[in-house]
Amino acid sequence: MLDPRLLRQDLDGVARNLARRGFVLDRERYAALEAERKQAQVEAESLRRERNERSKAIGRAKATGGDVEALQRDVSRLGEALEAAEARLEAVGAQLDEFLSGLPNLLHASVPDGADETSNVEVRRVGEPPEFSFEPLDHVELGKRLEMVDFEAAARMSGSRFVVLRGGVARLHRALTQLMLDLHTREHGYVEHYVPYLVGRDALYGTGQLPKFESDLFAVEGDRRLMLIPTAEVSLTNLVRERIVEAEELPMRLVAHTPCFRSEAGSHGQDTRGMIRQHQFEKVELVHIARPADSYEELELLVRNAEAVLQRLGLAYRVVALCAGDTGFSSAKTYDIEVWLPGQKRYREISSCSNCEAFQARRMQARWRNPETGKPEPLHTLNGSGVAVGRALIAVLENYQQPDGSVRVPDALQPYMGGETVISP
RNA sequence: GGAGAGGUGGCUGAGUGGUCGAAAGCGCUCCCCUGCUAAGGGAGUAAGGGCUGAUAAGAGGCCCUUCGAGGGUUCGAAUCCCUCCCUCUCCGCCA
Repeated sequence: MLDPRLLRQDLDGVARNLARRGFVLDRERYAALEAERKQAQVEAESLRRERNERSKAIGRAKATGGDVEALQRDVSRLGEALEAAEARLEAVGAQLDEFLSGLPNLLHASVPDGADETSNVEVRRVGEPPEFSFEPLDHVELGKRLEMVDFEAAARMSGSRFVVLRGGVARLHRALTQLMLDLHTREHGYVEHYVPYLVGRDALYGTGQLPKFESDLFAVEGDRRLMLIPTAEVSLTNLVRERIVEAEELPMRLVAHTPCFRSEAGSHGQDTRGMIRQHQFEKVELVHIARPADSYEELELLVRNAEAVLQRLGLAYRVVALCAGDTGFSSAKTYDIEVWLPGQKRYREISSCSNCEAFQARRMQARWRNPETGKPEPLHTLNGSGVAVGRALIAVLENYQQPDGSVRVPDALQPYMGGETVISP
């Protein structure tokens, strides 16, 4: 949610900013709604004031034993006018809410121009893609030869975009999450959390998945209007919803490992091979809750902390700054981390780190008490993968494959693999 | 799932139809007193929103809403009625 006051104050500026994303702000519709809101609200409030005053007068008259009947008849008539005004206000308010909640976040000035991923800007490149003396396989082929990655079995029970892992690869998958959690909690100072995987609609509205992206989510059947989280960002960020956080508590740096569920509606045909894009995958998620003045420093730190995972695994990667058109709905600025995949001979996203500034905080009323003003103000929320476990698994399999189809276990993972140094059939 | 109790400000906790947005205490802020420390005295202290607006980016003024959420009764609801959510205790079930 953008600051409604900013829209009233600088509509053109907002429109210009959103235009960078290719988003067209309907200024006339907004102006009309806002004018009507103002009129209806002023009217409703002044009617309420009048009713309050007269009701109090009745109270006073009763206390002194005066006649109240005439007064009461008077106020009754006010009621009808008030009801009408309130109905009008509610109707405009709902339309205005819908309008506002559909607006994406404003972009930070440093976000590069561009309409799609081809305009993203590489910030840095770390590590060298490995050289192979043979033609490297992709993870699907590797997994099949190892007999440890089984898409057919998953499809029989759950359909497409699911996978069954077994044996050494399943263990490797688990080892990766343990390594990531230990790294972030022990060396980066994050507080580990176990969180709900099913959340209410309010939580999803708070982080921006609803109302606009409902079709990307899985809902649970039954009467408990719960939905599966598409990322732990939802559960972690909502920890501060409807709270006023003391300044000393900031920054908060939170980590959780959860499964993530995405319907992937609208991505038919994309990444259908392998486990790049699944309905269910695991992710270690990092969330920072920060003072507004510090949030861009926090974003840099967040990215570095996510990168550390890839460094620990000895994987080549690059960091890109997403351009305007590629930046997500809730984000003011996003860095993606892309890992080198020999099977595809290109870099693929393995982490996305965003500063949402006050966009989510406003939606969920997450505030901090600014010591300078003594007032509660929206705080800034950031999130990033640290990192996607399924994709990290792919990267390890493909980058550490050997000519015989076995996979060497990266040094950093060996303690988590019971000392195993190689995965072979 | 069954029975009972309860959800009030940062916290504890009064308040059962009329100046109650809400006593009191704790906490916090400022001031006074006191040559450290401790103690004492006084004042202030919920949030969200609207209208208006001095100084060039906003003090002040006026007002509305909110006592778990949503409806209802009433001139008027923290207080009465209905529905839902949550918490606690006991029972049942279960990992």
